[in-house]
Amino acid sequence: MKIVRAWQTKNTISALYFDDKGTLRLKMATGKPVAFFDDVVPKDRFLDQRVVGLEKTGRYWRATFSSGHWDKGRREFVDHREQFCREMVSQGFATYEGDVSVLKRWMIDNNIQIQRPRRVYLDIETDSRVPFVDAIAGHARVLCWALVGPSGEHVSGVLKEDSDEAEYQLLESLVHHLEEYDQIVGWNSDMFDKPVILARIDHLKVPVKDIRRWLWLDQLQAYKRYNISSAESGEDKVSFKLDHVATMLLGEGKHDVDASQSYRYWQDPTLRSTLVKYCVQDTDLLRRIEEKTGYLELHQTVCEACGVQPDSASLKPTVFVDMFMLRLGQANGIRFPTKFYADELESTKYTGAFVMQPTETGIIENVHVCDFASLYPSVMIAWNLSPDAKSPTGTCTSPGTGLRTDATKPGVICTALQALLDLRAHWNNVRASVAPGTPESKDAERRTNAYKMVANSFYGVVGTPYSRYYDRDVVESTTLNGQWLLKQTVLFARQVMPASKTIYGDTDSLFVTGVSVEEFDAFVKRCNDELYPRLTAEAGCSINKIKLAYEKAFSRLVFTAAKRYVGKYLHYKGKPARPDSKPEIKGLEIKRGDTSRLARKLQGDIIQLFGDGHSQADKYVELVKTFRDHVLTDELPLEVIQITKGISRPLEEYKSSGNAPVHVQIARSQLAKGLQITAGTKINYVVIDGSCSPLVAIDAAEFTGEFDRHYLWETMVWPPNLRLLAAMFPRFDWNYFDHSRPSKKWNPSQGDLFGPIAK
DNA sequence: ACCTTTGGCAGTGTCG
DNA sequence: CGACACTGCCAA
Repeated sequence: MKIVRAWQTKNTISALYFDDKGTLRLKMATGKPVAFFDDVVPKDRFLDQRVVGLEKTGRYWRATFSSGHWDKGRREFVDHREQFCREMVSQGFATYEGDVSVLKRWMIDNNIQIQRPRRVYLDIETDSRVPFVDAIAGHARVLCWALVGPSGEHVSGVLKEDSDEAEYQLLESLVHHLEEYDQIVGWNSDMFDKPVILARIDHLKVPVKDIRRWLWLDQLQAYKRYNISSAESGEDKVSFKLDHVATMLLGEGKHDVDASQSYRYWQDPTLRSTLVKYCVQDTDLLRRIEEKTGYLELHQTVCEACGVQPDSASLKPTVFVDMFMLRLGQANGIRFPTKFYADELESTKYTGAFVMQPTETGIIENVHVCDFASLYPSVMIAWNLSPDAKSPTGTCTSPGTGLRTDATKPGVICTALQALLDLRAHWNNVRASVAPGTPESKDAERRTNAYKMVANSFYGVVGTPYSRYYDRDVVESTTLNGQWLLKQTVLFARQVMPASKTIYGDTDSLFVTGVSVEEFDAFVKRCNDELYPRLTAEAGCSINKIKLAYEKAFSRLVFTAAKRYVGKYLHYKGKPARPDSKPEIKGLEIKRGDTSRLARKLQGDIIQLFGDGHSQADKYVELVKTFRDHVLTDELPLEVIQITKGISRPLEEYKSSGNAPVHVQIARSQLAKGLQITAGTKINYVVIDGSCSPLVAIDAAEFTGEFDRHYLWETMVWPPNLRLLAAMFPRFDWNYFDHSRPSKKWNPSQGDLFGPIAK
């Protein structure tokens, strides 16, 4: 059976699905809380009022429970299944899947698959006189709404007058139109549109058949998840406001009626239609962002692959991985440990990857780069790293930790990974067999990406104590075996290519100089044909999935530090670089959202010169001179001088000792003004005086034109670019540009642009 | 519903 | 002044 939406009310499941003729139908089912126990547990252990059913399935008891009861004394609801499971654990019995909801259980047991929902994009405008925090609590009237369908078809509604009756009608009409759809997509809708609409519908008692029938998917959250891997510049990360993202992606921003003006627009009879028009146009941006990125479709594919409903919750790796695993377990008669929510978990840091410090400075020529294909999934499969495969008598040994695993039977995690990689290969074949550019090809490619994404998420899920698959031995063996493989590859390179030099490596990659393309290619082949088969065989692995690839070579490469470099391609996967191909940039300020745009601009210009092949310092000196004058004398707009930093947690959780960081202080004052501040909110500020401590900064919204140019140059713009230039031209003295602030220490006559070579 | 990981760089502020 | 904690963001 397939469903498009299902939800649970106590022990009742409601499921909407499209039948063979495409008609939407509702199916009801009932279920009970279930937990599994080992079959060695004596049957009389289940002679308990809370246990209402018991049967043996495979190696497990499957027990069903009554829901619970209200404890008057403690004034709390007692969940019978949880209570019973906790008692069993304290008596030394293992429990399995005792936290899985009735709905989830129903979907797993009946192998319920996911249908494609009818998607609609939504945006609303609310009374701007009400502060944000009060609006999401339901204290602001909805002024208008807009819905846009996948092809751009749209419908909207506007408040007729400032009264409950009018708003009731407005929302009634919204609900009526929403009935045609199953999935509501909005920008920041989890934090705004959804709570506002639900609260207003509740407040005004607008009739809805079942308010839970819709999937809510926050496109902002989806964008954040999926954009991490494809963001190109810092500019992509300074803001996740719809206006900014739309401008980045579509070259066109919001038609924004400034949110603080919406009520005025609504009130003015000549402007009311403008408010609605803009609301529709903004909603259409959501549709166009999806057209451009395909992130929602990718998410849909991930959800179909794992069997989770395509809403915001399923964006989380723990959620979709858990469902994939539970379904796999159901198919193979395997149950997983119960994971009850715990407020406190023991701190459980483990060792991660190996990162090598770059050994060379200056512009390095002809650097070959190899990397492991899907290193962590490959390591987990090769060493059979799975909680159920751990065995002191196992013949497979992880060199990183000494952990022994049973190599004779694949563990569940490895079975899952293998299944995902097989599916990926399958869709890759499909993609190769159909015409490029067709919908079939794009669909196949999306499935390829989705399965890779899910496979790559496993490592993280095994590494978090919040997951039922958490296993410190398994996760640390994964990282340390990865370290070991990388180091063994360095040794092998030294042996096979004596003239070579490994100058850098990070987690799964090695950067090598001193050899030709042909020599390096041969080296990679020998790693795959000789080294890894031998190493894995010696470790007792029964299968070898370790594979190295010659990814690319740089004609010129510069490091400023570990994880920070810029390089110009010689070739990429064997294809020669075009003369105009963009340099690859990692970690530098230009890639960061928390630097001033001026700093990124200068870095971009320097990288441009580098990409154009300039190898003489004087060309760069000219650039810096001009730019320094620009920063110190020209009129500069707010956008290029402000600094953006994100709020990472609730404001009260910041350490109270001493002064809070400026962006936290500004966030606190914004909160006091009624603005919404949550984890992820970006704060823009301008430094007014950076010469004192603590430095003086103001909210960018209160910018008057005053700012500290010297701070801007000496701290924000020059140091990152100095690092880059000093890395490129280590023998050149760049100190001339260090200071700008008038001081008696600084004497221009002593500065010599082409002066003595720095040590 | 209730959280993917560690490693590394860099700026700010405090403390001695 | 240098060491150190705190913070954010990026590489993998």
